[in-house]
Amino acid sequence: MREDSNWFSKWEEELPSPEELMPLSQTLITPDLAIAFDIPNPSTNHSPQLLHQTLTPPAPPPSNNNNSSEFVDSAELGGGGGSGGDEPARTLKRPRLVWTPQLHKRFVDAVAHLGIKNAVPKTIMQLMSVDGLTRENVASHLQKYRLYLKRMQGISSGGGGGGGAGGGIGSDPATDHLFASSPVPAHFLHPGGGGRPGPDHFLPTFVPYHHHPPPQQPQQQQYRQIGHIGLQPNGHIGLQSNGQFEHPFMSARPVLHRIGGGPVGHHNPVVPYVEDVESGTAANGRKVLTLFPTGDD
DNA sequence: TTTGCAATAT
DNA sequence: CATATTGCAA
Repeated sequence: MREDSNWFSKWEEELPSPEELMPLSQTLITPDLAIAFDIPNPSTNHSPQLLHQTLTPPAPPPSNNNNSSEFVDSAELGGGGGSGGDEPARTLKRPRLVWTPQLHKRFVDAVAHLGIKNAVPKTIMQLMSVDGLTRENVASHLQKYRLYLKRMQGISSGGGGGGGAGGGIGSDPATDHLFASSPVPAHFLHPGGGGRPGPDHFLPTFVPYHHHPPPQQPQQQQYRQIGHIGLQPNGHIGLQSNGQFEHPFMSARPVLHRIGGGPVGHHNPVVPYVEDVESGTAANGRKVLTLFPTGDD
């Protein structure tokens, strides 16, 4: 009498296989956070199954001991009155997230699997399993993404992405670039659609390793952090997916986009076009956190 | 509470 | 310019 059992069965069938989700678990680490880790002891403890780490939100000013003088960022942020100069309260500013095509791909994938209906920032964020990603990050991007879709729906009825959108109508030089690189799965068109709420693709909640009924527990977020963070002496943050991918080259390399930095005596000679350089450094000296997935696609 | 979106700031 | 942030409305 209930279609519940119906869609339920299908749900499992349509469920993205672990492999499908595997690539969907990336670990984005915020630089401060990574540094804060100070490289955990890769000794005892090697549970490839569930690695639980109590999130460590506060990122204390790391002793940036890198070659040459790196900006010393420490006390700042308006002062606030000098009340007790304690640690950087929770007003730490995160680096700007650089949405790389791959990261965006993940974003689109998540949205595609969630369905426009359930594609809300929180869910997307959880489904992406990208450590460091915040709801605001996704929300902000989601906003832009929606605008992009809207723009395309209005002009191109189906063309849209198609991959190389390079000259399609509706591709505003401002919005495409990133979005146009992503093969919009289906027509993320209006949900209403045919008059009956038909779940596009379901995926009530994140999908753990074991297929289980929707643990609709109001449990707060707590599933994240899967992977190993390694800090390279180079100042680069190497991130190893706890999964099966382990390529020294494919380590996610998040770069910080430091804002409010201080004395930035930076001088970046404009990077030519390499895949491995202090990318992102704008002429201003802003650092960015770039995500690099484990070579997907 | 979260979400969506315009405006705004950097 | 790309994001982040904010303010306000469901």
